[in-house]
Amino acid sequence: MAGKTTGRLERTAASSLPVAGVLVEVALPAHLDRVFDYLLPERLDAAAVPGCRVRVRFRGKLVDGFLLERKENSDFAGTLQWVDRVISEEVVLPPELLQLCRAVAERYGGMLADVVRLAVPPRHARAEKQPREPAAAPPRPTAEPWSRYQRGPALLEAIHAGKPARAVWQALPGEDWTARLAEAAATAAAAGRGALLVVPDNRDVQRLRAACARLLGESGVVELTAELGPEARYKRWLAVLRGTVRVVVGTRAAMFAPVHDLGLLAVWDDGDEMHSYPTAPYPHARDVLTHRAHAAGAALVVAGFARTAEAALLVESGWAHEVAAPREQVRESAPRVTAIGEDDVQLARDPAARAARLPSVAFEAARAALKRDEPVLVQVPRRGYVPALACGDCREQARCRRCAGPLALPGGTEGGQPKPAACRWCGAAEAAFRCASCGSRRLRAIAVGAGRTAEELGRAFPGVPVRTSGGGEVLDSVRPGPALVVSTPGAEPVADGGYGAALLLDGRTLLARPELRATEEALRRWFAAAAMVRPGRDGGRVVVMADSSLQPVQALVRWDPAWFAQLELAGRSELGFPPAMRVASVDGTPEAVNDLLDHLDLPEGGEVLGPVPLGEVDEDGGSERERALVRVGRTRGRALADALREARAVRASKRPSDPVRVRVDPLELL
DNA sequence: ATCGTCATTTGT
DNA sequence: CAAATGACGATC
Repeated sequence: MAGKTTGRLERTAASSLPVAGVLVEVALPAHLDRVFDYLLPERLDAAAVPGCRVRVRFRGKLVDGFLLERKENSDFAGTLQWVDRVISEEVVLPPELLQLCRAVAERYGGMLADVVRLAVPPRHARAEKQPREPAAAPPRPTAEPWSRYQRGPALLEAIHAGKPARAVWQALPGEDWTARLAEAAATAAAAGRGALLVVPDNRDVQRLRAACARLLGESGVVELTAELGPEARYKRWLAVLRGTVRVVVGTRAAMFAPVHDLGLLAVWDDGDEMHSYPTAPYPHARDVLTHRAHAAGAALVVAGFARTAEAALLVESGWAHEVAAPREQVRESAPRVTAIGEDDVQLARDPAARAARLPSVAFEAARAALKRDEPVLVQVPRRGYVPALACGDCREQARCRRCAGPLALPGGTEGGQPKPAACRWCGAAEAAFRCASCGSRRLRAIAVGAGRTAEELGRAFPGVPVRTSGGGEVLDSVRPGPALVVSTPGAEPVADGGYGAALLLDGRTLLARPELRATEEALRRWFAAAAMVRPGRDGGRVVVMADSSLQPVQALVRWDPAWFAQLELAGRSELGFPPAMRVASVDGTPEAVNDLLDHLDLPEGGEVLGPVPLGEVDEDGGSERERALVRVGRTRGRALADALREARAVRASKRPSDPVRVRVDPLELL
C-alpha cells in the first residue's frame, strides 16, 4: 500500500494499517449509511487512533468524521482519498460506545451517523485542555432506607457486588426518591464502578445531582443535559469519557453517556414522554439503558411512583424483579384518596367555597390541611391544554350546571360532529348551554389555566397565599405552611414535609383523551402529585375529580400502580399494541408512505395497518399526511427494524422522493 | 443531498 | 454543430 499516488502529489501511506474506516458526519441518504475507507498518510500514523475525529474529503468537500478502524486493506475497488487531518487524538468514540450506537441504530432501524450525533456532543477545543484527575471511590452508603422495600437491600447488595441485578422499583408515596437513587449510585461508585441516572427534566436533574453530591461530593457527580451550552456540555462529557467522574445524572441527552465500568443504570419515571428523544431514530431512555445494562453486565433500575406497561412487561417476562414495599407499608405511607365522580358532586355549603365553585369534599380536604398549616397542591390541566369556554355575550366563564366546574371543548369528533362542550371537572357534556348570569346561549373560547384557577381558589380561602407553578414559571419548592399551590402536571413544587392535601382537578378530561397512553398518563400524573402528600394517618388527603368505578381511579384510591400496569399490559396484548407487539409508524405523504410499504419486505407474521390520514390537513387539503402502522410479534422486532431500514435504503437510492418518517415504538400510535 | 458524466434535446 | 437541458449514479 505504501507509496500509493494521487493525481497531483505523491504521498506515502502509513506503513502499518494504512486504510482508515471513516464515518462521515454529513446528512446522507439512507443507502449511504456505511463506513467509507480512506488512505492514511504516514505523517498522521501516530495520531490516527480508532475513535478519534478526522477530516476527510467527501464528495469533493472537506467534512468531519470519526475514524472507526484501521486496517491493512480496503474492499473498495476505486482509488481511495487521503485522510486530510486528525482533528484531535481524543478518542471520542471508543469501541464500547460505537457498539452501543450500532445496536441502537439497529434496534430502531435508523442510521448510525444519526445515533452517533446524539451520543457524541460537538467538539469544543478549549474543553479538551482540562486536567484529568482520577475519581476517588466514595464510602459505601448505608442500605437502611431501602429496607422498607422487599428485595431493596438485596438490590443494593447486588449493585455493590457488581452483579447485573435488574429491578422495577415502585417508590413508596412520599419517598425521597432522589436520595434513594443517590444511594444506589454511591453504592456502585463505592465498589469502583460507574452509575448513570436518567430523569425526565432539568428540575429533577438538579435535585438528583444535589442528592448525589451529598454522598459523593460536588466533584463526584456530573450533570449532563442539552441545556448546558456547547463548552460546558463537551467539558463534562469529556470528564465522563476520561473516567474523571463516576456518576452521571442527566436527562435523555445523557442516555449515551460513556460512563466507565458501568455498574448501575437507572431511569426515573419512565412513563414521562420526555424520555423519548425527538430526533431520529427516536430512541427512548428506558430502552437504551435496558440495552446498556444487558451489554455492560450492569444493574438496571426502572423506577417511578407509577408503572408503565413496559415496566410491567419487564417484570412479567421475568427479566426484572419487582422492588416494592409490602401492602401494609404502602397503606401506611399513602394519603387517603377520594374520587368524586359525575354523580357524587356536591357543591360546598360554605359561601366562599360556593363562590369558587369547589365541590364540598375538595373544599373540606383543603380547609383541613390549611388549618394544620400545611400547603395544598392543586393539579390543573396545562394551560391551553383544553380551551375553556365563556359566555359569548357577558364573558362570564361558562359553568357546568351539575357541578359548576369550567366548561371546555374536549376536542376530537363524535360521529363526524365536534364533541359538545363538557365539564373539565366532572366530565358531564353540555349540549344546551345557557349562561347563568345573562341567559345567553352563545359560547366563546377563552384561555384558562393555572392563573384563573388560582384566582378562584384564592377567593374560597381568604388570607391564604396562592402560588402557581407551570408553563413559564416552574417553582422548585414551597416553604412549609399554609398555601394553595396551583400547578400543572409535572411542575409540582416539592413541599418539605409534604402537602396536607392535593386536589386533582383534571380527572375526566385526562382520561377521555384518545391516545393509547391517555389512561396510563393520567394515572402517572396523579400518582406523581399524590405521592407528595402526607400519609393518610397524618391527615393527608387526595381528592380526584373522576369516577371511582374507573380502573385507573381505583388504582389511585388503592395505591396500586402495579395492578393497573398489569391490566394495561393485558389490554394492550389483547389489542396487539406495544409493548406486547413491536410496532413501527410510517408517516409521510400518501405516495411516500405507500412507496415505502411497497418496498417493505414484511417479516413473517407481520401486518400493515392503515394508512390512515394523520389529522393535520393542509389549507387546500392538498398535501395531507398519512400514517401506516407496521406490526410484528415482539420477538421479531429486529427483523422489522432491518426490513424498514432496507426499504428506506432502496427507496433512497432511487430518485429524490418525499421523505417518510419511520419510528419504531412510537409513543403515540395515532 | 450534490455533483459529476453522458446522452438527448434545442437553437441557429 | 454547439450550447442547454436532463437522467443516472456514485459518493471512500
